[in-house]
Amino acid sequence: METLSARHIKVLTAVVEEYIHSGEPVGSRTLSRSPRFQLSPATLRNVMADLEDSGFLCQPHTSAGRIPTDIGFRFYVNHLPTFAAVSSEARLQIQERLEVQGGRLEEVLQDGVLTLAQLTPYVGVVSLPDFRQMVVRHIRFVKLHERRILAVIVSVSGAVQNVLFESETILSQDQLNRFSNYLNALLGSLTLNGIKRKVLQEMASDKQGYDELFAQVLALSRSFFAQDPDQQSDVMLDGKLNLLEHPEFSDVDRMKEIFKAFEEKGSILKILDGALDGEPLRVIIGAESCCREMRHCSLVTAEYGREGRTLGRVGVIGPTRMDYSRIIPLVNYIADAMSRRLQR
Amino acid sequence: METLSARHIKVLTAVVEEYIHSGEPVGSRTLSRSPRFQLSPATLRNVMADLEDSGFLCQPHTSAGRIPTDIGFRFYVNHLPTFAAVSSEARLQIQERLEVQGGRLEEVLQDGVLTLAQLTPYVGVVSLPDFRQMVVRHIRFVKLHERRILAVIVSVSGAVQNVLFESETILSQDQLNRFSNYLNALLGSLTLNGIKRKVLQEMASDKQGYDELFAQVLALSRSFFAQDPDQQSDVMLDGKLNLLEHPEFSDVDRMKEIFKAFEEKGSILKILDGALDGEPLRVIIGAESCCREMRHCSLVTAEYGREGRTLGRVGVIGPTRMDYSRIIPLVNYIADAMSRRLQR
DNA sequence: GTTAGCACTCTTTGTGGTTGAGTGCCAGCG
DNA sequence: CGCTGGCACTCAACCACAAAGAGTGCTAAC
Repeated sequence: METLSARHIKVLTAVVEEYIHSGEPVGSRTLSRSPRFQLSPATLRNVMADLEDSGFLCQPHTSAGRIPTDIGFRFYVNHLPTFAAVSSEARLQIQERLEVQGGRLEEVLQDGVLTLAQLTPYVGVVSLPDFRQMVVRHIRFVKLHERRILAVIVSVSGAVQNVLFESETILSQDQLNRFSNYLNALLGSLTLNGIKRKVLQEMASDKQGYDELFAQVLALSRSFFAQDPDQQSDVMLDGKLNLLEHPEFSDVDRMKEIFKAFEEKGSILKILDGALDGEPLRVIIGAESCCREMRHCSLVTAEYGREGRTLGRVGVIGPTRMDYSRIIPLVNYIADAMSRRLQR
Repeated sequence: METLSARHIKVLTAVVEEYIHSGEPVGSRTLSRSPRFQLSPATLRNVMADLEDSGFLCQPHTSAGRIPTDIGFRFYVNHLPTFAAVSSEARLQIQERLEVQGGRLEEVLQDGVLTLAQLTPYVGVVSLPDFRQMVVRHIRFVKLHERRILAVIVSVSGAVQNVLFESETILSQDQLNRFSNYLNALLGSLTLNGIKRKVLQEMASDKQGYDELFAQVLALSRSFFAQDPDQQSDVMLDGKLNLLEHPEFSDVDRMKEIFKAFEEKGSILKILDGALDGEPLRVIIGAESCCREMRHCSLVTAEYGREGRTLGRVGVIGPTRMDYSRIIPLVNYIADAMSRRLQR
């Protein structure tokens, strides 16, 4: 709304920090005891009343202190004065767990959420990249039975995907091997979708004079891509139990809601990748997620990727009363560590 | 303990059933109102006092009704008079979801727990077979990078497993293809462990006169098996949220415990496969699981398998106050349906 | 062996009073 | 004009106490 005076900002910040710290509604008296204010409770009350009118604070009931609204938290986060540096213990643990050699993509992601779940009292979350968007390093076909074929796709970042499909004709494993070799030779840092596009183009151009092999590879690829994978991207969560420690979730119904959102991961995924418009760091506070079940939660997420290419987002889910000044740098740091490890 | 009179059994059964139904401690008055008894509350009180002395019932506090102990439930289950037939709606849903064609092992298991979670107010659970015990249909090696190799193992039941390992020497994809072919030709309904044993035997016998190929295959296999998969068997759960609906879990601490057990699936797995001595159906009540976190839960599980070979167990986890007479036939039925589907 | 009656126990529910934290508002002060 | 102290008011939380209700064990009588 209207711009806030320096004093209003100072009071709002103090209320938010105190609330993050204590979890209790904060009153004018508590605030005035703090050394950062030389003001009487009465004065602070006036300021707080203003902040309530503007929508930054609210009262659970008439005779209680104030707690920040989502808008209050939003203002606080946007004007965060200082970020806490990532603690040295955290650094150490991240180093041990994340800065090791290699590993498949899934392992890296798993380590990421695990670390977050251990270093914070919140839930670690990461979105798995849509494997159709991943740059393919290898494709290999394995004959299972008759026309039933298993495609094994390995991405440059080390993700392995199995896709079952049926070919139009019966092919021998030897033929499949040759097809695999052919396709792999063709692969020049293309995504699966890129390959699909290329295959479709080639087929559309329909120029004669294909060699036999090429025609067959095209046919097989078509069957493969026809089987449009319902197997879309996914999210991994860890540390759900952490949430149970927070007083705001001792209410069973509230908890139930959130765990419901966790169980059907679709909504989480939508929030995570919702506007993948390249913000490296994003903070979503309470109702901003537009997901009813998550209206009491905040998300802090950062992009991770490989060679400048964004693969997904990693971060934490916690109560809106989250220690943003510590979490934001931490999430950034871990996203970086993951990206660095994926570089290899 | 001492044998129970017919009347004692009848009263115990009535208490258990009433408690399963209402969730409240049941008193002598409630019982005497039931048409199955023509007895006064006082008489029933005497009988119930006996049952408490023998350990089948207990009182939450002095002036409350009785609730069955684990022992009481155990007796009830062992002497279950009648099983409820699987309802026709349930049959229908199982048919739709489970009696479809094919699918990979993982899909069948997923469908199984999903169905259980939907048909019961409890948690569906299934143990994934140890893939080293599964009969292998295919092995294929994919060269990833230098000595880094991906083994893709397909079992007869349709499970696909990827295992990463490093070979001792650098091999080309062509060589790997030949090795794959060689091994697959050798495979006559052997489990992975069986293959391992065979390979080790061959190497031990160390007879000269191998052809080159065979020697190389052996070397590769050894590297493969050396990487002993930490990737042991696992469990799948579905419908955890169902538990939250039961009054016995409205206590946050109790819930926390159970969800902790769910998160680290190891303990569940231990209970499930704990004594895989071929009981087709098993009921584990409360503390019988010997798992602290699960002491307020019961498990009803049945074996599923393929061609007479047990692959794992499927069933439900719920409060000890579980509707055994309905659940036991249902679990049996679903285990059967899964086994039948896996037969293909 | 069964039952009715009775005294007893213990949880649950409700009521009323007290306390304490916090508020809004107002008048006075620098 | 901004700040402060004072005051009346509100409301949740706590406690004590009473009453109700459910259920028991025991005993005496049928």
